Amino acid sequence: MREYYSITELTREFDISTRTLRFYEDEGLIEPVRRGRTRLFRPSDRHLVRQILRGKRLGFSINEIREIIQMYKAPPGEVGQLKLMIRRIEEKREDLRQKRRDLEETLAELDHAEESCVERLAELGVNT
Amino acid sequence: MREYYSITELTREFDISTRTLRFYEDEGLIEPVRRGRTRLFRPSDRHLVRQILRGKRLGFSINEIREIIQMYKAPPGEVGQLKLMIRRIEEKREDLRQKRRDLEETLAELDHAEESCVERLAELGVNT
DNA sequence: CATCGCATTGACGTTAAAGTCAATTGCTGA
DNA sequence: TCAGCAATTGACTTTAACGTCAATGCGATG
Repeated sequence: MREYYSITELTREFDISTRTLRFYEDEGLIEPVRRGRTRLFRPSDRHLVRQILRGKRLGFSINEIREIIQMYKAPPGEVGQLKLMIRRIEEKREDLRQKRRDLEETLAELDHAEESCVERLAELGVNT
Repeated sequence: MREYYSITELTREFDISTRTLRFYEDEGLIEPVRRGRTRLFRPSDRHLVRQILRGKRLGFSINEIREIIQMYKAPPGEVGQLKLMIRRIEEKREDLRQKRRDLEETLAELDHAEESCVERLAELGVNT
């Protein structure tokens, strides 16, 4: 495991711009260390970027992604906070289960659409 | 099955604004008929709204949703168009399969996070 | 030492997806 | 007939998530 990644390494690996990484830093999603003014990204930052992009693909906003990332971190020490956290996690999971239903329905409809196309193609293939 | 729905009926059912429905109409996603100037939404429009919102929950843009809706419609008549359509459908399905992987990973991590919280809570519950 | 090229910073611009607001319009019931 | 209320229209505004650009730093290299 490498110790540090440069900003351009990450932009290439994930196909995002430096602006995007700076934006995520401003938003407090990642916290690269500095050598002088230059950002050095640790493996943990790289992993966070992975998680951010995964969240984006699922249609989560930056704020939602921030919340989710909080959940991955060490659990809070206080009982009230713990209970709150558990409730929030459960909410997000329900959110994800809804997305899963949406996803399966969409996939099923696309399956059906493709079948129709293939059938139509077979008809044409036979007739011409 | 009702013949028509008013705009406010749909805004209430789906918890969206009239502005949103007008926007979807401008974007060519739905095509309510008119009685005078008043929009009348048919069951097919209502179903389209369902599909639009499902797409939104999955993080698709309006343009992507427009493409997906096209796929649900009757297959084109021409062979080249049919093959193109099949290819596009396959692309969207791959897109959705990626989302599914992302989703399962996220769910797994949230499961783990919740477990950590529950464990920590058990510790505190025992110790105090 | 000068310059080359990657990095940073700050400011302003852009795009998608609506929100908001004001000025009508048109039906409906008293 | 008229007041009231839902709908429409057009214009302008907003927000998130970056893009773009110009000015500047700075470390290595010839």
